[in-house]
Amino acid sequence: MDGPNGKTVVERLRGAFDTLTRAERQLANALVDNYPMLGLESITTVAESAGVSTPTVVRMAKKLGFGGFPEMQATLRAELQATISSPIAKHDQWAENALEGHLLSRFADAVTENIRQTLNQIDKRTFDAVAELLSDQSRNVHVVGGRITRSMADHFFTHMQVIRPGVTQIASNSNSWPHYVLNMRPGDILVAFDIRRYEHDILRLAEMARARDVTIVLFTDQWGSPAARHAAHRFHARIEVPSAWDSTAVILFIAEALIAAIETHTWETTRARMNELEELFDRTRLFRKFV
Amino acid sequence: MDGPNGKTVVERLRGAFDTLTRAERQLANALVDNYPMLGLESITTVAESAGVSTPTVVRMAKKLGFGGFPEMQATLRAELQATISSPIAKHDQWAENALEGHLLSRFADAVTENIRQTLNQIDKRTFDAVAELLSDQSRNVHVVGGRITRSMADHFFTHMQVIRPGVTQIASNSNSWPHYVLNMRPGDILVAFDIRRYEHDILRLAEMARARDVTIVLFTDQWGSPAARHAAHRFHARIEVPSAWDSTAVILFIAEALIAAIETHTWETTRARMNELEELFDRTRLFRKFV
DNA sequence: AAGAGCCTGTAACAAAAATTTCAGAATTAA
DNA sequence: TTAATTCTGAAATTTTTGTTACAGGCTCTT
Repeated sequence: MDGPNGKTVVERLRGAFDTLTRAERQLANALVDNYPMLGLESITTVAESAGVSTPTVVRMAKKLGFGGFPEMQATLRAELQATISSPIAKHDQWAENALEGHLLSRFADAVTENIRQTLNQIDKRTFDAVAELLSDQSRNVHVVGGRITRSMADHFFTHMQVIRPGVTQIASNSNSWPHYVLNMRPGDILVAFDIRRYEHDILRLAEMARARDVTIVLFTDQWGSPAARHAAHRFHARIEVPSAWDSTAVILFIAEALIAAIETHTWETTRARMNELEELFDRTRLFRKFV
Repeated sequence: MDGPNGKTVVERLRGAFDTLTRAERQLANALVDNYPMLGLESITTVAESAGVSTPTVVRMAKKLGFGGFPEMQATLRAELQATISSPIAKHDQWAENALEGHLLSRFADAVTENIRQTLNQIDKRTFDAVAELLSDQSRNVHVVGGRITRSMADHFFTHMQVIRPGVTQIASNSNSWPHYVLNMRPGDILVAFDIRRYEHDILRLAEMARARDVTIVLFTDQWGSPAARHAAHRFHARIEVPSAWDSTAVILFIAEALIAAIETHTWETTRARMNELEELFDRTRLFRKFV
């Protein structure tokens, strides 16, 4: 696993990063980004991938304490060998050694595994059906979230609002929810986010919405919110991580993927809206470009 | 994962074994025994390790359907790459669901890869230092986000508010930001979220905060917000996905991991606060338990 | 603005890898 | 045993990779 000085290549790249020059940093970043595979290619390929010249590669290898490029490459192979022979070659093992066992990498493991499991359970047709449903601009969309999931709902709303008209965000104060129900028409869609601990108010809202022939799309956890029984479509995400809290990262992931799908469906309209939005930004100078 | 004929190198070695000559079998066995690492060495090393001549290696590679030794080696690299970098794509092959090529799985791949790359670049010490900083209850914490990242800031705030006292969420309307700056004291912390397109207002806020000796923790993308120069600590997340938008899932992931870390630091206080919160919930019946 | 000092890529060069040629060894068939 | 056939590696050759020298360019002083 270790090179000449008992350090892995990625450790050295990071350790010496400050002493590297512009082109060398560019190279170091490329190597770390595609660690360790890029380093196993020929020096020519490495240089081209990183957008630097081959001498830069040699110079950096020497700066890191290797005799030359082939020596660095041999070290990489040795690391790879060591890792490959360990039971499960999980991707995080490529991360810096020091991270091993660190909360951050355990968290990453959990989230990656959550994504995998969640994906395994999602029905592709549900996803496609929901994307199509939400692309139908004759239906209004109402978005609601609970105490923790409110920010997911907010994120989803922010994007949907750009993509299409007729999207409402339901305020977090549940006292005012009846007012929103008043505006729901048959055929409308209620997108609800509810994970444990499930909120009674969301169940009530779902009941009321359903009574008005509103189609409900629910983002929930693997156990399922009580509102699930009123939902026409459900996404069950895995949310457990090494923390006292659950992780909503996977829910966000599905929501973002859904946004991407809807966007594709409604691309003509969406593009026009996005352009218009850009113009408005420019005109109001609310947001300035950074060049 | 696949070579010219859609088969892995081992599969071909096994499949063609019968048609191989004595020296070639010797070589094939050596390659399989040390699969796949031996194949990544130079042709000379491979030949020596297997106890055959280099021409034998070339001949066998051609017999297996490769153009030459480098082509076989490139195939090996690609296999290895696929094995280590895409647990999900790999999983898809077994899953009945046949999500392959579906937007959802491409999205999942992108996010997983983003997590991996981001993790590769995060310095463990930065993470630990920030966790400790935010655990210091003598410092007030101010949280702010931009147009898109507002919901990340919101999520972070929601959790932090439970964990410790002295946390403020800065409203999204930037007109009122000076009011918030007024309340910032030296030693306070500003947690800012800013991804492209970077917002000028956040840069201004960071300037003002820094002038008051506030420590800035910045969540940004790989390119880095202009506010980065004022930040004491920065987290650079990868945010690119197959969509017109960027994905903030990785940012959320880091934020959640950070929350878990802070929670561990301040566990005594936090547990008390969480219990108290439970009681308040029960008493107000604002949120009911679902059993 | 001039000059020192450092970066960086081009280009020439050296080294090694990969391929091909070919002669002799091993094997097989008669 | 001998001749035909196939296999194999030494050696020559070609191709590619890796290294070095060097000059233009950039930045930072003065």
